Amino acid sequence: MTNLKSNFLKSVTERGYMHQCTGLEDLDKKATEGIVTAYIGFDCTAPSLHVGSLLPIMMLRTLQKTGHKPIVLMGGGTTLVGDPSGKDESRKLLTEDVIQSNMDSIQKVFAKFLKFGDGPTDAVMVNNADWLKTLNYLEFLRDFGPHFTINRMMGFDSVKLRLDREQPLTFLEFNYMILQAYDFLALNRSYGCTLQMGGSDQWGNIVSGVDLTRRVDGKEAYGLTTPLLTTSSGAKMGKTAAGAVWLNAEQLSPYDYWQYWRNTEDADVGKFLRLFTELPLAEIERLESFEGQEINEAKKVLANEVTKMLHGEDAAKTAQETAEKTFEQGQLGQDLPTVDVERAKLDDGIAAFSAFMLAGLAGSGGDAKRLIKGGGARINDKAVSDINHTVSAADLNDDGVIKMSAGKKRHVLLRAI
RNA sequence: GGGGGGAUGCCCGAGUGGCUAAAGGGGGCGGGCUGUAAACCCGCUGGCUUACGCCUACGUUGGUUCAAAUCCAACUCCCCCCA
Repeated sequence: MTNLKSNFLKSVTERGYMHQCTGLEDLDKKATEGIVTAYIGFDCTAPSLHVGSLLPIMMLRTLQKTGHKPIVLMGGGTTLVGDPSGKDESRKLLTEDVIQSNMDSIQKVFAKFLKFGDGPTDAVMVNNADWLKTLNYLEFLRDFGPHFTINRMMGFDSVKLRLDREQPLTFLEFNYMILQAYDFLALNRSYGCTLQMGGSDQWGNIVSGVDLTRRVDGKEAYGLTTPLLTTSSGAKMGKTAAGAVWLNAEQLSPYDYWQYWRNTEDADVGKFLRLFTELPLAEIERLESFEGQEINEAKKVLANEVTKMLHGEDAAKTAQETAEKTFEQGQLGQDLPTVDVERAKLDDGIAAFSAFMLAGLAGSGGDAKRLIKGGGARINDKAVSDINHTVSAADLNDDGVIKMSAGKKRHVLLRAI
């Protein structure tokens, strides 16, 4: 590799954010000479981003910390169209109301990672609906249509994947990349934005924007992508017992978030420390050199650092204490998910299988019974083998809760009210 | 516009009249091993029921039949080829 000079690109490569980059040397020079303004676009398809977006967010954070200006682009307009990249079938179209409410809910997360404001390197948040919704179709076609050839577009992975799988790709989706390319041009014009970053699945879209900006305005523009993150055993990142790993606390509690990172595979600890924490590289090397059981200490550091950044120091500490009590000392952790139950119901007694449903540890009666039959159900750490075992007020401990466990990792506290 | 093919459980995919809540795989869940890891091994995997059983399910709607995911008709959506 070339010797990079700019702090930004040095960090990006050292930490493992770099997958592909256009015009690396030029970009490096630019980043050494002055402030680079860069953007990443985020979909508004769900009310919260999930860990998959954490990598791009960390890139923006790195960008800002190394003296440059990040733009967070909310895809209020492009989400109306739907990005076909990496999807083997089209998604249901979302209504504007849903997109708007998703966007409102997503925005909060960014303030935790970036400093927003009016200063030269302060972050800015924009919504592409602001310029996409007012586009005039004929004008747009005349101005930009000539710069895209179907021949080329057919070659992009997002398009090829669909065609190869004989899945329909609608004209609507086909236009997504053109709109995203136009975003880049628009941001270049209004903010002097010269760099678009994103996940590796965005490469085609990003390159299109780079080309468009060069062709139409003759301006230099660059693209940089992050690697697609999978765990060492090949699974996609972002799943836990509780479902997707959301960044919003309403969707996933800080405790579950902490647990997600604590359960990182051994082989990924170093990689994740580099990508998702800001610990010095030397410290990371020390942590990842731990072997056997020791590496669990490194995983705790990882979980603490990552949780701290998103949910704050206190939340991280509480999560760690709860986890240690629960898993290392076999006690109750106060931060375990809690479900309220009416006192009167408890006094009457609740059949074990329905108690597990109440606690949210089983999705149906059959599910609960399977759990009990399979030997994975425990109440106050005692195995339950009888479906009709009764849970009652007598099971409440001194703190007024009953600990329900499904398997080794899923624990819920039933609290009498 | 013409011709051909297809739609099955969370996903992929077998099944072409009863033995089918539906093979197999993936995923998920539980157990074992261990370190709250990976890999590996075992079990479970529609709902309601202690259970006998009942209900819902093979694109939609109707029909044939004692009996349909399987046969027929219409409809919807999709794919491919020709124009």
